[in-house]
Amino acid sequence: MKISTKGRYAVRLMLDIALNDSGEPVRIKDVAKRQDISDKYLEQIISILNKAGFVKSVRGPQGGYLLVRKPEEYTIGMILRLTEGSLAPVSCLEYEVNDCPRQDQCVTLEVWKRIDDAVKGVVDNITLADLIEWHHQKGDYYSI
Amino acid sequence: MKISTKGRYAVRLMLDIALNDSGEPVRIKDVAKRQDISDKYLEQIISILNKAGFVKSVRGPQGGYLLVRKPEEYTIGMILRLTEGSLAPVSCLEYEVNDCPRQDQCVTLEVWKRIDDAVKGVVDNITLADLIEWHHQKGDYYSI
DNA sequence: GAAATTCCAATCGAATTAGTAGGAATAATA
DNA sequence: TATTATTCCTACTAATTCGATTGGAATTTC
Repeated sequence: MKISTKGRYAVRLMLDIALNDSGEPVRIKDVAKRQDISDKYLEQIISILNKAGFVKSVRGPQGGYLLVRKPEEYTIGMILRLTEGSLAPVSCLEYEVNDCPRQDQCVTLEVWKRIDDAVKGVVDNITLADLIEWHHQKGDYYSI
Repeated sequence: MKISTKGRYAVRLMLDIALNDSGEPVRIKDVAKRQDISDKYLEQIISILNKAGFVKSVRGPQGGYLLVRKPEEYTIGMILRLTEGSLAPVSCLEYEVNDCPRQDQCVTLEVWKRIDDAVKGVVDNITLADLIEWHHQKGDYYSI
């Protein structure tokens, strides 16, 4: 039941870009340094976010990445699902159609559904904007 | 974010033993047949449940396994944690002490905590007795 | 003593994870 | 125009985990 580094890094990556948005593109190299993550690995992750239209890229020197939308328009669920794939705890909940031959008798399915709903309830109700706010609260607390 | 077959099979295994409890020990071979799971694999899983004292074994012919406690005393969380290991979505939530050097600045930790709490809220509040009840409800529905 | 069961340990192929490595394409700037 | 800084793309890889399979030893009943 782990969230992979890919998903976790993607969230930190998006948050870092949001926090360091000065209008100029944010370089992956800088994010990697700040977040202490391999820049080559971050490149692969940002490429997913880029292709999905979550960020836009500027190539060449002074290049980098910018968020396409406002932070409040990205939920954690969107970012995790894009990078991790489905967040469902079992594969029979991943698609519209459940073709499991045991599903009529399957009582445990109800358990997995409830877990799924609980997770969704969390990740689909937290946005990047929330993370930014929490970050500032932490910052204020530590600067007193 | 998947629950492995080991954990899922363990729940089905416990439920199957509970449903087929006639006072006589329940054989793994029969569970395997009913649940359509490899009996050799189930052996490994029941061994974990046995060592943890969730079931007791009777060796030899007419042997098998029996639940030690009443179904309402087993939560799904107990079974999953035993067989899967921790259900926490990130490893820094697994132990009492979080030794992550970034934890003071880590805003995403709050997200993982909320996911963790949400999952716990589900699995720690469903017992084997609930699954038995749901099973009978399903059975009644399909027999009308 | 034969048969049915649990118990135990080793092995294994496939998939996944978490990256590394190397360089091509692009664009700003000197 | 040459240099340099960046994104972009593809391939590879080492380690781990997953989901078993295999083979047999120990125990107990009949």
